[in-house]
Amino acid sequence: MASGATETTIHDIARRLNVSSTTVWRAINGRQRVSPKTKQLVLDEVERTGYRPSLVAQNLSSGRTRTLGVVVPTIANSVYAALVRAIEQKAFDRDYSIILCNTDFDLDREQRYLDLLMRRRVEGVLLIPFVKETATVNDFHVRRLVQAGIEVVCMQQPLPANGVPQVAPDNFGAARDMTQHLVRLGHRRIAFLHGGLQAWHASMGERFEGYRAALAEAGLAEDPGLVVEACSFESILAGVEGAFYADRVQALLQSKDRPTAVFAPVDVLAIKVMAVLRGLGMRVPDDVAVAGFDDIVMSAFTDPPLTTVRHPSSAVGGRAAELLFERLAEAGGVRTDLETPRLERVPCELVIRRSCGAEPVE
Amino acid sequence: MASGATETTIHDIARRLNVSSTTVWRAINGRQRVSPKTKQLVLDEVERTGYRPSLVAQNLSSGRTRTLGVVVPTIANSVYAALVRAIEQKAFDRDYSIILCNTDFDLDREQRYLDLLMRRRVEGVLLIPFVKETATVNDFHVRRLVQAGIEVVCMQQPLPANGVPQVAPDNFGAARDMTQHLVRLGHRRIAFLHGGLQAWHASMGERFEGYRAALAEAGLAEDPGLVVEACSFESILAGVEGAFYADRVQALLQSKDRPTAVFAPVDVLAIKVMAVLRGLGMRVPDDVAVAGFDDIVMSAFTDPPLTTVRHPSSAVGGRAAELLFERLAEAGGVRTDLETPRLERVPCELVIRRSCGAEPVE
DNA sequence: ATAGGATGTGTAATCGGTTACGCACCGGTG
DNA sequence: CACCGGTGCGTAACCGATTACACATCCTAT
Repeated sequence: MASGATETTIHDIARRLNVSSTTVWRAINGRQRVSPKTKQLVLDEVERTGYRPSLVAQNLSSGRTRTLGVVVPTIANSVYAALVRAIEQKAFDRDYSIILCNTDFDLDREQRYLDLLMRRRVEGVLLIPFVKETATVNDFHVRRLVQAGIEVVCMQQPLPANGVPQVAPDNFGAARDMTQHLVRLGHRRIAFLHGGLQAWHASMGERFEGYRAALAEAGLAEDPGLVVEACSFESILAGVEGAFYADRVQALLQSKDRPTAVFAPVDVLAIKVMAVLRGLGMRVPDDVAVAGFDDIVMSAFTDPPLTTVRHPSSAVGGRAAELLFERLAEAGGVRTDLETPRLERVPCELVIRRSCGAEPVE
Repeated sequence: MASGATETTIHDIARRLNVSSTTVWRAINGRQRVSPKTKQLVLDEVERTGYRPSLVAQNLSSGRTRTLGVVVPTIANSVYAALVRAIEQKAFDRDYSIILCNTDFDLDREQRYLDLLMRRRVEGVLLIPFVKETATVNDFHVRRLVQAGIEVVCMQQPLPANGVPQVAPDNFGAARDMTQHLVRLGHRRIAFLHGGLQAWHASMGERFEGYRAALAEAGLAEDPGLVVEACSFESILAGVEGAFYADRVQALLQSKDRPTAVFAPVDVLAIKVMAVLRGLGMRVPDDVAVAGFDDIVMSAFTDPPLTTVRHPSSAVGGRAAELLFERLAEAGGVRTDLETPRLERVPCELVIRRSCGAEPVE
């Protein structure tokens, strides 16, 4: 027994009124018949004592916890914060609570949290899986969740099909749109900067494919020299400093065949590129246009403000939550878990600012 | 009964092994004697079935939920996000989970969440109370929590003593430091911009007092004309656009007795002031120095970068969590609830950038 | 007058762990 | 040989809400 004033229980009410707790329950929940006077007596006593049914007990006896786990790398990143915010909103509307789990880009932490969420018998988990080199490890834990009857929806990082529905930004479409935008502005030599094109980190690869598709559509040849790994994978994940390959970027920007536009599909990277350009005495967008991806807060305040793709983090979170609730609602029906797992794409919006030149006259 | 595969219970294990569930419990928890062979049998079976004790059931029978409620205006604000992050870290270390509650500057939402947290029997609540005009309403709900034996620690907004420990930034000291910094840089006419000096919103008032104290210490007279309400209260809370009184700020900056420095103790406000100055063709810091408060993300990226006070949000969150756990640990001892409620202050750090001129040579 | 239905309420079991209590058996001591 | 403490384990109750089932009343219809 913990400390503190013990809460009044349904039995306390019953005892004081000389009725059974069942009667009290019926009066409160109004789902079975009680005589009007008894009902009134009970409600008065409830009011008087400020009785509130314990959700802990309800959870146990009903088998439903009305709780969701939300597992993200870190809430300190504004993109993830917006995503969590959207989820919390949907959950609140449906009287669900969310347990916040920051994995801090640590696989061990992620696993411990997933285990905890299982033990807490959450009804669902919204997960931004930490992908690194291989998704096998999370996959194992995700599978355990699913087997335990917990609905899981993955977000953000398209994973190899693991039987779980996923919601992710339309990286391909957005990158293609941005590249097309640059083409429309007259650019013919457009560089693509990345942080490693590992197969297991799909987002970056998808953006790259979008870039390539736009080039192809515009009839432009791909120049391998314009595709540069400009920072380490880690620095993209966490926005960490340090692993930026300034030399390569400088070399690119000073080569005789230098690009007239640089698409760095992560804002932190794009901003660093602008710094390099400033260092080289080159102007943005006059000498080189720069485009980013994510629309982090500072992107609106760089000099010049960064043209970028708005990461639809709210929409991703909101849609993922909806999807989860849909599945929760239809659970009990025939679970067609064998169906092809869905991967929903959320469209992204271009944010045209000044780092790529004048706003195009559409 | 919810859908999904029903989890194995301690009774399942017991039945399969032909022992009592008590024995299984003892083998798992190792807190009472069991014969080595029985213990091994049980542990093997646990391993085999992947049994994990239900925290829902444990919560009910132990009366402890190992859960905290964290109630903040909105996680989308980076200052609050950092605070929540710090809390989550401390909670994770102690095997506690946190339920995230965004009140969205809505008193009704705050109350509904506090009620929910009570019903969920959380052990503690970390709350950034929404203060507006009167704190009476939250006070009522906070009191209910305390009466229910839930530990509450308020953060961020110094409240009139309500018997609950509080952790807040040292607004007074920080504002004094910043003002002194401006004085050291040679400024004699330092304006103070605010968003209303309502008594019920203590932070702003404390910063104002810090400003006044520094002036007094420097032997400078206060000029009421230099103290201007530059935006609405709401716009400060949420960083909302629109309620910025540009005309007043312009008038101040163009008056013949115009200030040489402006202390706008909220970064969003300071940044708007810089925009006004740019509009007037005045340079920062050459014509007018500008200082802010909070060190929001964009403050490092304004032109010039903003000199400001770093809001110690992580420290506030972390300290509040520690305080909560301390109280949780000592609960059961003699609760001296009648003691003077503590209000802890967390020191803030000046972030000297370029909006106030050269870094002072200390 | 009496069967049949609606009505109001209580009893006891259940959800999954936890725990007070007690019992049987062991070896050792007086 | 009787007694005692330690050991290993089971029974049953409990946490607080929920629910299947049953049992009295009372009203109505035949």
